[in-house]
Amino acid sequence: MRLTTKGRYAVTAMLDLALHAGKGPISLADISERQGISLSYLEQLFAKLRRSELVRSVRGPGGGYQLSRDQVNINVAEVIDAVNESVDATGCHGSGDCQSGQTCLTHHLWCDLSEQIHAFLSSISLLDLVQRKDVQQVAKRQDRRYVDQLIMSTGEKAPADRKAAV
Amino acid sequence: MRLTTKGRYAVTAMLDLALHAGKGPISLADISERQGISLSYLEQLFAKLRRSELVRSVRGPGGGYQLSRDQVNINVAEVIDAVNESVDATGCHGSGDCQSGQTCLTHHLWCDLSEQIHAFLSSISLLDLVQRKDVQQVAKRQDRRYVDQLIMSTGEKAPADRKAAV
DNA sequence: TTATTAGCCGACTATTTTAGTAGGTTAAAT
DNA sequence: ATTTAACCTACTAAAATAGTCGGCTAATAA
Repeated sequence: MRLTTKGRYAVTAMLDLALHAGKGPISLADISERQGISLSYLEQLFAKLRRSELVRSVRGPGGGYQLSRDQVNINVAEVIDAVNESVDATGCHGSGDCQSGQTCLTHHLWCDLSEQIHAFLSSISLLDLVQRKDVQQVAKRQDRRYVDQLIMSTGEKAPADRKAAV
Repeated sequence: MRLTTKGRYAVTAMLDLALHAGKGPISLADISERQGISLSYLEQLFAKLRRSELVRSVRGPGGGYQLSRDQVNINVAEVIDAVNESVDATGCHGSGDCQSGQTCLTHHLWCDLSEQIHAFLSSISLLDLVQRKDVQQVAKRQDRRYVDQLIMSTGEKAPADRKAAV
């Protein structure tokens, strides 16, 4: 099993979508900016999230991504799974042929662990995360930073846009 | 976080030691044979297990490794930790500086997950594993195979050794 | 209608980790 | 004196990670 930046990025990006839901499609450029994830890498991840039908895309200007289901119906385990990071801790992917066709000494232990992790992660929905205090605080900080950055970059050319940007 | 063959091998080897405790030191060659793990690789893993004081070594003929503590006082989390496979699921190793010095959106989620996994794995001792039915069955099968193999290889040269081998 | 936006797609790449191998040295027992 | 088996260092093939780069397409807005 492995849980690396790939899975963490995927969950973080999905949570960003959830936090900014109801404001129309969110562009990957925005997520990249807010979460500090490379745009090209996000594209790869969202290709997989789209194939797993966790998000819907809108092309063209003003386009971006939206959650394809209600926040309460998307859990963390699904998201990690979608980007090919299995939560499975066995070496035989649960088949039990770990040692030349038969189960190894610790097979059942890893099965139990996998079950444990899966149960935990699938019990947490995006809505659960959105409602957490610590998540809301970080989100607030990120949004402030994002708006500031926007004013900095566009403000000099067109100061009148400041209100529109916020 | 990652859990690959390295950590699985370490736990399997430690469990092999536990299962054959009380029969003097167990050589890595025996473990290699029974568990199907390369001898050189086992040497590397046991160097780390020894540094973490989970095993004691005896050099020379008849030598090998023994658990340095009681089976009930060694848990799975320690073993995995000893071979440098952290059970930590955060990207910042718990420090919280995941996104340019500040916590990322999902930091606390990964902290919770890490805690969950650690609690699970550290609640399981080698003794717990030794007492499991499924472990005992696999161990029995492996020991039979091991003895058979021994008879095959030494039996042709000195058939009288058969009883001694068992 | 043309420029821009932003998703879509495939190929390429540097770095790191995994899972070993190879070759030798040292300590203890027969 | 020889064998056993731990101990140690260095090397390596393959895979995965974490990206980058360049170009294409659909939709919108000037």
